[in-house]
Amino acid sequence: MQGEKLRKGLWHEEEDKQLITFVTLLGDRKWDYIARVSGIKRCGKSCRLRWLNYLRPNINHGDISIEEEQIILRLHEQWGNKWARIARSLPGRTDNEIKNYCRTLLRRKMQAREQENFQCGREDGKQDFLFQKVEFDVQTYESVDDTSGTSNTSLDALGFSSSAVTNSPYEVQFFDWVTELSNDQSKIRHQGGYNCTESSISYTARNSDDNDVWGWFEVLNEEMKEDIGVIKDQTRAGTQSKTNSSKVLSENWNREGGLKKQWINNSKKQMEGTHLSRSRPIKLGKVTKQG
DNA sequence: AACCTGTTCAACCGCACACTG
DNA sequence: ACAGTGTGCGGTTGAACAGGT
Repeated sequence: MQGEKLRKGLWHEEEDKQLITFVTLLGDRKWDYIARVSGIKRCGKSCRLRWLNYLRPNINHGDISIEEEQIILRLHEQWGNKWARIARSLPGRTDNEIKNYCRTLLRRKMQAREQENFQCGREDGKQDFLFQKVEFDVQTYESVDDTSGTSNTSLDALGFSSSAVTNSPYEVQFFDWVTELSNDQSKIRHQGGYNCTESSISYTARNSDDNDVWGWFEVLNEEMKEDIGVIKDQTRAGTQSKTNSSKVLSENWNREGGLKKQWINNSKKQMEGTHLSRSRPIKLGKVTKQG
């Protein structure tokens, strides 16, 4: 046996059967010993990993649920990359699985950010303080009652109360719209996150099929741009309150044939019949100024 | 159908720590 | 105290797969 080359790569069914047999007989310790006596041409470390991540009883091989995702995001925020520790809070899940899942989530988040910066970046590469991007974190997740389709999301839950974006009236308006969309549209069962920059606003949600969906619009309306400019100046000067800002903007936002209505209609149309992979979020709608 | 590209996830690797003699 | 061995953990890799062209 000595000097015989150890196998690497994916495990075969036969190897799995062998490993299960010997772990049942000898226990899930002494992995080098198990590897030697079982005849599996793998190192002990590899046997241990295969057992822990795939073969051991009570492993949950199903998709990670919304509830589990919330826990993962919350604990990751709390503990950082302590995958094993996070996994202990989720019975049947492995550190490897959580690590992969989290990395995918974070990468998506980063890509969305890069795309937005590319679309809307200032010349100096910085975002205006009034329209700075809101981090997409677990705080922005709120359960929606599946039977009633209603959401209990609040501004505080979205993290408005403690950040500079509290003063961004477009974001307040956008939030109102999101709430309305969720209440009005039973297809959305989970609030997601949204981002707001100087020239675009995007929103992520999860529909009843557990698919991620998202959409955005670009602020191409000249009136809105002017409003933004005025409010930014007023806010900097400390002469504009959030309430007044919202009032000024709401007329434009809600006006007949306005962007809000266009976007909702567009999104509704495109969301119907959508069955896409969760890992491939789709762009639901893009509204530009009507001619 | 073939190719390309992006994503997922199982597995590997290196390091640190614990245990044992 | 020390060396050898076992185990746990987090970062990284690459095969397999899916979707697009």
